[in-house]
Amino acid sequence: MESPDTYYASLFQLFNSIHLISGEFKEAIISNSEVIPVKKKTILLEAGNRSNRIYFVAKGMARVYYLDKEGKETTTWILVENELLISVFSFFTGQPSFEYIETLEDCILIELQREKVDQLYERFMEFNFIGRKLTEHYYIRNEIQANNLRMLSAKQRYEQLITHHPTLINRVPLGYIASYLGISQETLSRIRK
Amino acid sequence: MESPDTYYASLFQLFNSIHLISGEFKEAIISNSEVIPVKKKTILLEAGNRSNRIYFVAKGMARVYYLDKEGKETTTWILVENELLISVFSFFTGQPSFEYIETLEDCILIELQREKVDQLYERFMEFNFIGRKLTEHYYIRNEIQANNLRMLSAKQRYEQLITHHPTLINRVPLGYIASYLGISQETLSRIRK
DNA sequence: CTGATTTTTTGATAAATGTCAAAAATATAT
DNA sequence: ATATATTTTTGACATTTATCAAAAAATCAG
Repeated sequence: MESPDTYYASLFQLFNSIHLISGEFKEAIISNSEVIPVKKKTILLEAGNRSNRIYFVAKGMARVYYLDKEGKETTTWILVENELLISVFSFFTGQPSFEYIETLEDCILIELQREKVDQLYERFMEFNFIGRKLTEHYYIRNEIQANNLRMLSAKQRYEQLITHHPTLINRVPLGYIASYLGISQETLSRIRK
Repeated sequence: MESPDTYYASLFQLFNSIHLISGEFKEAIISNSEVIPVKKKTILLEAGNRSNRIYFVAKGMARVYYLDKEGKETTTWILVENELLISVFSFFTGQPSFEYIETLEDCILIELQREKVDQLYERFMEFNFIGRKLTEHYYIRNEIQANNLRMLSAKQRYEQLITHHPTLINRVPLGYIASYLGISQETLSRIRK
């Protein structure tokens, strides 16, 4: 494991690509967050609990999923390096989560508590801009996903995924990808030929 | 058509339910927006154009849709009274829209230009809070939609819709609802029995 | 390296949904 | 009110996708 600085550098690069950030802001981020290594298959959030943490994936990969009535898992997000990891519903509303968050690989995460995030929003105007843009970014991504589910066949959805996120296929168990695409694992397996 | 005050009252009520707003802010909204009556089936945004307007639906109903390669329409949003009408992708990114916005009934809309919205964000802190919350609200809604598309059968999705938006069914042509739910019109027609 | 576990593939079949074409019902404009 | 246009339903059939069970392949821990 490298120095925490390396991981913060990635986070700051993301922020910086949206809006120039000051040294003071960087300091504040560092002193209000934690770099945590997390083993593969760790559950970071259980359904039923309130999520008051947002994570930046500095290294590794994680997913968000939930269980339907029959107890079958549906994966709704798969996040890799330099992406934000969050249970959108619970973090935004403060209500108990219906989702789980689980690491898929050994990860290095930067963890921010909501309380601290809110303080940073108050102290640094530029952070509101960044926060808004990031929310919009993930919103758009989600909308594209919904549109694909509506409009594309299982095969086309898979093709979309391999063109836009080619690395995922070799890193993520097929069953997770299948449910993310809204298809059964068997069908996905057949599509791949 | 009633006095514009009536329509602004609805908008302010929405804002107020999120964060208390000042008289000064109300004045600023009024002087930076327009109340416009729009006839049914008016195209408010064409694919290819940049969208720099956001609408509040004070009366009536509208939809957002786009055309796939074969020219078939897919409706992605249906908005009614007291909801915001926007081409999320184009408005957020400033890029040309792939979507159309079209009224489904005679409407009264409150129109805000992006430029003015941004000015209001700068002048009124509380508006940032409201803007963020609204973005989060629609984000969550969109995520639920994506989850339903992944996890529920056509029939279940229809049932979800009638429990959560019972009024839509009698106001919207079935074909639009069908594509919103990601099913063919014929299948939806059969489900209804 | 090897046995145990997990993941992926395959086969057979059923169920869900789509497509095309046309008829029926409904809404709309004059 | 009537003709016209639009929307919804129906039928027959094709296609896609799900499901269940089991085999094959890959991965992991000791």
